[in-house]
Amino acid sequence: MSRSCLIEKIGYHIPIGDADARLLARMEEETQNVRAKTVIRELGDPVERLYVVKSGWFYSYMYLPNGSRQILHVHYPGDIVGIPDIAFLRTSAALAAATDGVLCPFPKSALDEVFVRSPRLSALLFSIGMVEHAVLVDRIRIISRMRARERVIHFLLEVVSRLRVTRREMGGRFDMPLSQEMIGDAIGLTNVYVSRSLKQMQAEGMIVRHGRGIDLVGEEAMKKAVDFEDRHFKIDTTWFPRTD
Amino acid sequence: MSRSCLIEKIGYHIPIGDADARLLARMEEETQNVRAKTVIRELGDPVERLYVVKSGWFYSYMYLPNGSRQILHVHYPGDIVGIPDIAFLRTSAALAAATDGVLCPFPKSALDEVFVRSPRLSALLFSIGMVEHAVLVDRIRIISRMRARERVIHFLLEVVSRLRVTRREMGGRFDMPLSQEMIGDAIGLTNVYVSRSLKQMQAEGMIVRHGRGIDLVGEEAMKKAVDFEDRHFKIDTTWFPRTD
DNA sequence: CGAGGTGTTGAACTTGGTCAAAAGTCGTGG
DNA sequence: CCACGACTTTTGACCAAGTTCAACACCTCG
Repeated sequence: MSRSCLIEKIGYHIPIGDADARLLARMEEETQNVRAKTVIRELGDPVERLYVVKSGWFYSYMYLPNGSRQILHVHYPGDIVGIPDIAFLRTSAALAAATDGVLCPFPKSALDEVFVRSPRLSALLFSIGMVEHAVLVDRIRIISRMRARERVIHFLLEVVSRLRVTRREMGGRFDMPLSQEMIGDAIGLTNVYVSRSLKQMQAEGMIVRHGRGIDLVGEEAMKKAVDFEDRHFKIDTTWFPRTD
Repeated sequence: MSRSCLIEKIGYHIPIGDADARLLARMEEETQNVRAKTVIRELGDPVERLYVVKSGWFYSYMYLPNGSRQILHVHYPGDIVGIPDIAFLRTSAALAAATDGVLCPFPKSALDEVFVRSPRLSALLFSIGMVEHAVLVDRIRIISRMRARERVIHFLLEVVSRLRVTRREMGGRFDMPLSQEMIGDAIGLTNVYVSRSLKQMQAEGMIVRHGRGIDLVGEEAMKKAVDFEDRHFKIDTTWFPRTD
């Protein structure tokens, strides 16, 4: 845990030179301990800082006029939170902690430096943004056109694929700290139907549950059922500018 | 129409120097006339080229295992198509023409040059990507948590706000070349319910229709009904690297 | 003029929402 | 270590929004 998650995550995609490592280290200078359920940033706050997730799960969300909540992203260790906001003056989503965890806030200006100094890191940040884009596209596809059970299946697959970015060798088993209501708010269902879907999946032998833990026993079948594509596994770095 | 849409669109956000103009001009060297309904690019094609829309409406879409179609983006004149694909080796969506139009294909490598030569344009491309991101977020919010009528309202508002990027002075009236089925495929409804929603909106005096044309008579009321935010109007360019 | 795409309308049906209550779980404090 | 309260999950009954299917009207463009 002493090693930087950010460098680990980025190093997963491209080799990082010393100069780049120094730029990235600047993003993890400060740390901030956060307890579960704390709201870190409200919707509409001025965009002054971004965050690197050092540990714990976080999520961005927004409320709708009718009072329902939409969860847009779950953020895992190593994620950079707030990239999409850079283009705007005010945040378009609130940020809260799903579990206890540690954040590293850093000023937006640290990114300016990345853009000026390292075309290579810029390209990678850009690409990471595009991965997020692909994730949203998947989400739309799921919410718009799939049934409740399929949505839940997809959500679970997305979670493990995300966790595997930093924990490469994990199996299908993991701890799910999000409540069913939160899952529902992410995929456009009520907690009631999430519960029913999970129950059904368990009956079908796709998953096994013990308390908080979920084991994706039938991962292959699940992937087939929703035409799942892992967006996090591999991005194309061949077009990146050379370091020189 | 002789003036480049791309430069016009980008110039809307930042002043463009000569060097940048030359980089951008490279993206509009070739042109390709396309008839309505032509499929330009299939899902899964290798990502070799991107496109600038010179005229006409285009859309990206994908099919789901169950046969339904999801339209992800509508592309208007001045848009760059394919930015989210840069991070991947294969396209994640197909591209087709909604109307007759003209595309300017350009090789992915033209972007590499942008990244190396112009931090300022890189930052803008990055920001444009983030605007797309915000648009997707809105879409999710709408599809996931709003009723049919609200979804249609939001879709129409999105269209005019998009058109206004290049046609600043247009009112609420425009030509809708997309069929109701396509609208439905974009916002997760069937053509039947799109029709009913439009009918209802007309009865309520929100819109007036004459054939293909739609006039958003009650635009303010519509915006209020769905908590609409214009994502295209203004992006934050203050953090952009200086030209020097 | 004819054909195929597009829009409209109706009726039956289905999925997931809503409401409500019961059963677990977990953390806290006594 | 237990008891309490708050939250989460499960389950049931009923309801409603939107789908499906089908028929028909309408364009519009060969």
